[in-house]
Amino acid sequence: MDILVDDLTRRLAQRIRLERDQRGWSLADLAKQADVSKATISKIERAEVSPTAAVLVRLASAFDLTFAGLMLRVEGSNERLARAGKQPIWRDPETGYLRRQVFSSPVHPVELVRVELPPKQSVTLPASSYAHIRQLVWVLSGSLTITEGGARHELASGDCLGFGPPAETTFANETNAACTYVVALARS
Amino acid sequence: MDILVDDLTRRLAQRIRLERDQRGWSLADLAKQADVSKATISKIERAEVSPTAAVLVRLASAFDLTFAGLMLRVEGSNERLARAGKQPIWRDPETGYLRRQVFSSPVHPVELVRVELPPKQSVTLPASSYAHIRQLVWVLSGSLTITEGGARHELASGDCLGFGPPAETTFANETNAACTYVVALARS
DNA sequence: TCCATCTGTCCAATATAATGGAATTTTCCG
DNA sequence: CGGAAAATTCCATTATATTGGACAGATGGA
Repeated sequence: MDILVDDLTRRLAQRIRLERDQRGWSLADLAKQADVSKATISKIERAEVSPTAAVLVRLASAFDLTFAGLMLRVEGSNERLARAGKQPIWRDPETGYLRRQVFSSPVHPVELVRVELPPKQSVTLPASSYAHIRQLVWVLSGSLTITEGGARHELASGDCLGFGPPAETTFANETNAACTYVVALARS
Repeated sequence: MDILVDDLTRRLAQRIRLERDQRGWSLADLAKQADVSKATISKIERAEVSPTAAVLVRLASAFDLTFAGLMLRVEGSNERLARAGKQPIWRDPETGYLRRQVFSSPVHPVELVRVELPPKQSVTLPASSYAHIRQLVWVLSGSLTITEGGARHELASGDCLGFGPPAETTFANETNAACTYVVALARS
């Protein structure tokens, strides 16, 4: 049994179903939005196939998400208690950007992420990553510059910013010390 | 021509090739690491196929990435800013319980609160406090015992618990050191 | 220069994904 | 409770992904 693939297939099934239900869409509704057949979506939601990237990007687009945004939601957990030692960590080798998925669950609307951004580094996320979510960013240490759409914000340690409607957003650490911040978001 | 899919296929091709080259791997090397055939990887890198999720998760794993992490590389946020110095703080004189309202806004559904619970102290909130909200609790330091309805949870530093339906909840610090935790909540 | 090895692409076969429409199940309303 | 409508699943077919091994070209060392 290939646990890596089976786990992914199951999580994808749950997430596609959850996103569809949250929008009050039928299979036919989503099929039309995504230009993918009802039968395919039904098989995906019942974990009967491993869909191609072409199908997934269309589904993500229908949900107003990027492919990466969809997969970030897929890779959360159903458990209510997320132990520190089991929280997924991802590091970008190029920038040193370190991201800890503190809590994410398809059955809970709140999500928490802890990020460490090294000196002089930045990350940019497209507006589509923010569709149907509302987000806060709280700086634990260091300084963070957030450019959201046209608005620029300088956040010092302890400051917290609430985001508005979806817009392309850049997080930049323009100082010589690492910046640590928390992202709290709610899915609508 | 489906631009969304074509663009994704081309970006995937470039990224898989780049990640492989950066590691100095041949097609055979990556095929072995990922348990995917050389021919498949060759076709992916030449944008000749749209790979399945099963294949992509194996490739991501071979590169020591999550699927979402891989896709992030393939692809590229009212007073809305709450300054640390202006965040309301409330201390209970009897228990020493210290609560900082990091972020709260009528026009933003997410709320963040930082709590410091002294040793051997506890707070109990009725179920009605949780109506129409969904909440997470993330322990920054110390240990926290949460009794939610009939369920009891022991949280160590770094652990995070997602709450279920409204129930009377007790937060208790049964240790001899202060406990600091963050509450993230979303209003529905 | 030649040969062995490595690397990437091609090929035919197999496995699986995706589909349109039919069939079945579920839901809702009178 | 029954029937209509909506939603989901099934089916047979087509399209495409994946594969092991063959093949062609590149590379490096004797």
